Amino acid sequence: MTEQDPANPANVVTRFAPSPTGYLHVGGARTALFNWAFARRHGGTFILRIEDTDQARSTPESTRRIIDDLRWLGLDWDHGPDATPGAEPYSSQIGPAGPYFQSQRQHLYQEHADRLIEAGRAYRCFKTPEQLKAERDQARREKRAYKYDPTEALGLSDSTIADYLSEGRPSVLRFRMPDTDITLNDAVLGDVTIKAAEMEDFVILKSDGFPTFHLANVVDDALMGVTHVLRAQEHLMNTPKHAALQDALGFARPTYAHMPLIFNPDGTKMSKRDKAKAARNAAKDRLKQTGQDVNTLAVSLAAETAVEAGALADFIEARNDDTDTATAIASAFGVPLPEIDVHDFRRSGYLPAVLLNYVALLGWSPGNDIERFDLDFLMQQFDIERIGKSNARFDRAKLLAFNTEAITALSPTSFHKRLIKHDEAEHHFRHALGDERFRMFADCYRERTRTLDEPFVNGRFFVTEDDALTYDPKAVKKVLEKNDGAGFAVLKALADPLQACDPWSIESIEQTITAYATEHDQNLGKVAQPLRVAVSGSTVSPPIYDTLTILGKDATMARIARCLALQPAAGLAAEST
RNA sequence: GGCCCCGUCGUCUAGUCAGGUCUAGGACACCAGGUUUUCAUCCUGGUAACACGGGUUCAAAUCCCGUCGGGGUCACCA
Repeated sequence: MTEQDPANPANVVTRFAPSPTGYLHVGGARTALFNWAFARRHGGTFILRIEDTDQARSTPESTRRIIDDLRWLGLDWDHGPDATPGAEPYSSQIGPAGPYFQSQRQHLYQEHADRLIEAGRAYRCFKTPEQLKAERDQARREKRAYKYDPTEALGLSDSTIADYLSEGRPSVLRFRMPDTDITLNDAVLGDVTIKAAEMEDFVILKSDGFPTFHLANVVDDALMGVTHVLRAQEHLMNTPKHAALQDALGFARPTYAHMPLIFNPDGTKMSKRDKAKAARNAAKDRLKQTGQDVNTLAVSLAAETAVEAGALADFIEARNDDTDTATAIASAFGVPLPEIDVHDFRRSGYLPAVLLNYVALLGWSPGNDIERFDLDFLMQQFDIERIGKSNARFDRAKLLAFNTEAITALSPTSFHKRLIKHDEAEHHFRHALGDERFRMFADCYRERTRTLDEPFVNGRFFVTEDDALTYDPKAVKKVLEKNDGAGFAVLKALADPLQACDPWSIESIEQTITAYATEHDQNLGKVAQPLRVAVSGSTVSPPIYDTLTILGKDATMARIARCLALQPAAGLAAEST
């Protein structure tokens, strides 16, 4: 009866352990979600642990971003950095096994490393990265499989090691792998055996004294009582190392479940690189168009972004793939970047629940043809047994369809609230329109938008200055100029009646327009389209009555007048065709 | 290249563990038609898959072997 009682699994402990080196990736979001769902399903504990042992790449800013994204997604954790808005995550932490930042747990890793040394399972290695690299290159040239050879390091006498250490020679601590095969019992993949000959002694303490991922991960999982580890399949080959470490340290092995990977639609890996690539292409297109050189472009870009010219030039010439630089360039050029991180989807106007729903379907399915579900459902239904084994491609079209459906199902109030939030973060239309008109704006887009962002892109014309509105030439030609300027004629005829509308409301405008249409025996489309082009500059807008109402009488009349001025002289129009 | 994992419609998947109910179901995409003042919705219908080859069996998408294909991993990154 030493087995865990499945009826009383309150001891389930899972964790999400990101390294703070950027935004939260969608793949990370799925990992977090599954670990969260599994813990919740079993009434267990979900931990957020920050793996910031890479001094060079970890930043506090990334930590904040990740926490912010998790909160936006609606995933909460029981132990870890305090998620209360305004709390300082590094100093305010919750839970009995903290701190939850690996950078603050140095002594624990040191202790366990010492234990391994005492047990003869770890040893110092003074080979430099350069030496190691040379050996690997050599092996490659000889078409041999490279494997670290511990003979030299193991042969060092205690006194030699002491001498080297007192000289200040840099060294790492390596773990002595057992010479037996290791069989993993993966909850998704089943038994996987790795031969002893395939595994080498790996570094557990870097020369800067920080632990590697392997040591820190294993020590923390054990000390925090983690029982189940759901992680991406790219970690599969790390698992024998972790198992060996656990065995050597006398830790129980948690249950591992390795999840399939998520790829781009074209099968390439979904990575931050994709954003850099897209931004770089935009910059290169610009260079081609203008014939500028890189530095000139970098200087002019630096003027309108927060990034300095040198960094921009480096980025464009592919010397770095910095995401913030990519974002800056893309927004300067007005080109979209592929959504990769949770934050990207947030900016694109996806609902957090939809993103989670979609991402859960990548590698997991509840069966029974169920596809739409929420966190509550996952909390009750999620299980490891139904995690798939094969990699998935991320299909934005399907995500968009889910989002469209979810937005349409939102109550007007809920949609309005969310639109305000999105506006505040990204657009500031409400400031320009005022509360009442913004409310109408929200109402008329609710049933015709696929994301929270589209209204602002498609409805740009609502906030443009009347005389700054640009007209789509194709729309002008098709709707206004065609048939000897029939569209212009409609506008001209409608100007006075519209001017006479009082009050300026959907009802009065509708009455005016339908009256005109009936009188002239025209269908509504023939009347609405010229108006639409006149006030919006294009053939697309919300229903025309709503559009005019939100715009207001002054703007409507000004735009009609301005549009009429576009009309070529009657004779010219006839000749030009 | 070594080792490891995977392989059902274009994509995500149900079905595989306990072989027959699968002339393989759903969703997204796509195509056709319809509703609609534009757009976005919405409605109806349709195209479309068990990677290939052997074997086991009365019976295989389901079990076994091989081939091919895809992916992961081979760091003082996590």
